[in-house]
Amino acid sequence: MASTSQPAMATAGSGHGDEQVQRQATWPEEADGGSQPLVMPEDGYQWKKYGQKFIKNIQKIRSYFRCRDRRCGAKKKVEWQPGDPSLRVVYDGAHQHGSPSSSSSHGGGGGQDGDGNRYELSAQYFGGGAPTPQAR
DNA sequence: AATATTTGACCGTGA
DNA sequence: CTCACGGTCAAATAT
Repeated sequence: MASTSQPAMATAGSGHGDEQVQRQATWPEEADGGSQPLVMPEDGYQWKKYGQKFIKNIQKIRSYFRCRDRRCGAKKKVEWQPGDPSLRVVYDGAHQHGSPSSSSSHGGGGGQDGDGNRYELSAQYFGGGAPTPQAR
């Protein structure tokens, strides 16, 4: 939590204009280095992170995402290893309002209702393909 | 003010 | 019955 709050900051307010660094990396780990702009596989849907846990079984961090829409029983799980850029995305459930407006921008797929993809996606596997010959 | 995001704790299941 | 792991919710915080 770099910018996470921080107890005791006003204490000395001694003004110092210097504020802490301000990193806005969407992904944890890898402070910056500005090397690898790690970006998560945006599927066109918007997700809200509702949890993160370190799975000991695989020694990996798993993040839990859920579709912003309540009518959507779609869930997404992303796991990566502490020190590896590769990401593993696991999709669960299917959206009920279709419209993956691929647009990276918001938009809400809601707009276009059209119900397009209605397939039984139950647990799809998304491999990062990076240097992680993890085969399970 | 609302929304998104974070961390911690709690719960449920399995062994 | 107890312990452990995985998963989800809740509260707090940041923007």
